[in-house]
Amino acid sequence: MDKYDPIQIEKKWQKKWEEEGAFKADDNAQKTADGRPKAKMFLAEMFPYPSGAGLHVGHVRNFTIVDVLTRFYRQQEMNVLRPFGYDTFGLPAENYAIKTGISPQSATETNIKNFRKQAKRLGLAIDWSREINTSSPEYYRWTQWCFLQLYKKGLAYRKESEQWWCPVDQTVLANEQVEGGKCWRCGHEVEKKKMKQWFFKITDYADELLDNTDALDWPEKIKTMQKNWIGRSEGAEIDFELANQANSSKDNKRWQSATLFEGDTEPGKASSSAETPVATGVSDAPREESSSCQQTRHIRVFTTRPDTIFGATFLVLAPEHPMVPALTTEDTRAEVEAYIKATQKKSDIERQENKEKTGVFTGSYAINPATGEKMPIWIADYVLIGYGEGAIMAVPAHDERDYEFAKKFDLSIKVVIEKPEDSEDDSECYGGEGKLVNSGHFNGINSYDAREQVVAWLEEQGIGKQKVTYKMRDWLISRQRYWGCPIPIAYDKNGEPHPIPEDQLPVMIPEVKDYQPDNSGRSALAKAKDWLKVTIDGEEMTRETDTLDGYACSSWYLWRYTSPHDDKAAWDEDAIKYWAPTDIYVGGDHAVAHLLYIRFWCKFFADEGYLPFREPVKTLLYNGYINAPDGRKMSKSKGNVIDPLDIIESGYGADSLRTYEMFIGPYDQDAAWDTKGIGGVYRFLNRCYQLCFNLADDEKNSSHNSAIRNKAIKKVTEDLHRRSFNTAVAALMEYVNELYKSGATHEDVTVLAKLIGPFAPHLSAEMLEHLGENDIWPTWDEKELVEDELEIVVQVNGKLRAKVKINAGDLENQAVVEGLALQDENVQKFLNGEPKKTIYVPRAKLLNIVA
RNA sequence: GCCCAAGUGGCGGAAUUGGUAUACGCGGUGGACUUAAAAUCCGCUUCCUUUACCGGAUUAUGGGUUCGAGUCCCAUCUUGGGCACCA
Repeated sequence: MDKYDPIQIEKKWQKKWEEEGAFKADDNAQKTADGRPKAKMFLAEMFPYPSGAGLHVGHVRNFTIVDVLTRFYRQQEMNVLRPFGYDTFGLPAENYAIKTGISPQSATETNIKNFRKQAKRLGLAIDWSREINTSSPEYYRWTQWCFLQLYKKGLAYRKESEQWWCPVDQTVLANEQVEGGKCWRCGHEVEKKKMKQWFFKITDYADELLDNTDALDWPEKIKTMQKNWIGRSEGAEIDFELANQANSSKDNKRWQSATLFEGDTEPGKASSSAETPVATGVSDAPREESSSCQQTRHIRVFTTRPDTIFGATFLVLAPEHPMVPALTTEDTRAEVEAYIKATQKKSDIERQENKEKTGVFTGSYAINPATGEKMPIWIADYVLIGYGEGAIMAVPAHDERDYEFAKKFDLSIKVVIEKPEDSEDDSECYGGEGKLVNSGHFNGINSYDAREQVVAWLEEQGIGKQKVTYKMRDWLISRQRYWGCPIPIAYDKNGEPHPIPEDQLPVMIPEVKDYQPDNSGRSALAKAKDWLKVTIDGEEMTRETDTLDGYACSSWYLWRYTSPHDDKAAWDEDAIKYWAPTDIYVGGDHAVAHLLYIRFWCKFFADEGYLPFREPVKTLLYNGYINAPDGRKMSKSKGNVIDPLDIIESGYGADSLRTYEMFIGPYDQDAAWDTKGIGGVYRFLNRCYQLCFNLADDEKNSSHNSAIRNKAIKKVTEDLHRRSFNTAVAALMEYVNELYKSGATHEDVTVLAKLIGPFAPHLSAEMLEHLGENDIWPTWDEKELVEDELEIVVQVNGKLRAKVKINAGDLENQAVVEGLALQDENVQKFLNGEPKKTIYVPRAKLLNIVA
């Protein structure tokens, strides 16, 4: 056998691993060969959606990163849990079913088989006894159990409101699934639709999610995105009293009962109620109609700049604000009504694109509590109904948007913050900090300090208080689709929801013939007439036909991995304690949605006593994409997709593919595929093979390569620890090149075989078998790294002019080094006389002579 | 518009603490082996000058700090990503 044949070698070892049931994680901590207790390590990739197209090169990169680390830790004798699973609910399977009539259950099964086969063909060190699948009843039974726990605590609730609706996918979407006004799946522009929907109250955890973010060992990019998404703003809510108005009360009554904006009356709801703790205040939970607006003579606003209250010259309400009808006077009614209608027609995309300020005057006034001045009340679409109170106090002198608005409609502008003299900001509108002016007894106070003092004054007057507001909304989890986890709820005759008792779980997905959702906004589950009926406590009820957002199913799967076949609990108490939280989680997607949801569920189940930790993932690695050779994204329509199985079967083998994808560049950067590049990696592995089977020379003594061997061990080990996979491969290539020059001993090749194990596990196993050695990770000896003779770089005025050789023992002896350097002809030529000073850095093996 | 990251040969990229810039691979090129090709092996390959040595220039651009800067500081340009009327 003198030719490297990866296909045969890989087949052999994959069969062996399959038969042995290799890579099983042990729920009890084991001891190493030399008696130390094994440390546990729990790694996972973001489990894939098994599409009909099979694995693509992006999966391979993602899985290989986890596999390299898995094998590295295994070789270091750690107890490693590296499971695998499939995120199988979702629209593609359902759309496929609508088109072909093949059930999602059966299509999913086919796809899983294919994915499993392909993953095994990559030689992944997976504990296959822990495979999970979110659409299997054994799994979704516990997803439903999780839902019920949230429901019991009031964190799963139902509310009617305007929601994002994708007309193509015929379902509602969570805010996290709307990207730039478009559906994350099909890219179609989303619409607003008013529906009664289920939500998870993630906003209850807004503060903790935000406050814990900084401490995570996650990429800064992801942490920033999450913080921006939560979007906490600290400020104040302030009530502005209405000025007396000669409104006809008859008209007001008629307007109040008008139904321009049915249902979605968020601003009124956004203030506190019994159900919603004041501290979070952003929940979309149903609650009593607030007393602050409709019955009283106040308008409540939210501001982050209470210090500028003396500069507030007008109020602006969102057109959808429930008080607008009451505020509108006879003369302005036609205009206001027209403006509201125009706003309703505009899509959110249009509202975002056109930032030219528009608005109309309602005809009413409020009183500025600080100045006593009358403030006109306007409506404008630059004020958003869904944030804060849906109303603002406009301070045109110190807010860019208010300034634009005031300029356009000729409203008064009053400066109350003095721009510092050194400020480079020369625009008329100043948004920065400074001393207060024109602000009564607050004059002279720095604006930053004034925030607190003004709030204290407002509180004294009983017209305002400190307030924290968030951009994050509650998580909409209803989906009007068939292929999802049924929500375990049923409705009685009065339409009141009741939880399905836990002993009746799982609520199975019924089989249907027609998967098409109906036009009424109900999923195909509504067509399973028998399934719809359920009896709870002797009462006949009708099942919920919405299914759960797929993200709910993936919010707890990491914990399921610790006891995947448990039929008594979602996860076993002892197993979770031993394995979780996940040490290293690797993915390249879902920066806010999934990665925020798992943190939310973790905190909730920790509060319920089911988890002994509050963050689910210690270290997150976020890998980059692999693009087509032309640098564009791979896609079927562009015809530039590289199929990893083609690469493997064309003769390169899985080891070459794996190693190439680790060598292509830093794991967290995007990279462009280069089919030629994999040839270079194949040549490298072939050279490893040749060294082992044809070139190794046992006659030579093993010490002559000691320095390069120890250097290679050190470099590869340290690079793997800092996840610099590409340079680890480069170091292995260098090592092989050196062994080709110097000749390799049994020990040299053994070390090589062990070090390539994480990248090219099949070849590694083949070589180690031939050598008769185990795969335990080698260690290096610092003493062996020191060479007898050292080369010192000599610079004159910072420019390289010579290199001198010294004995290793003289490294710290500056006089010797200097003496040798000054004898050098080239150094003398550039020195031209006596040196002014010399700088010697033994660590860098560098001498700089300043002339 | 705001925030963040990055810019190094023909290409992917390396340089871990401020210390030999261009490791490793691709591509190119010369040679060995071969009837020939492939495969394999051995050289060369940042640019300019040079047969060669020597030398000069160079990490997007312009400044600065330092004995010494790809790395630190300031400004500018370009690319990528995120947010985008969030009061």
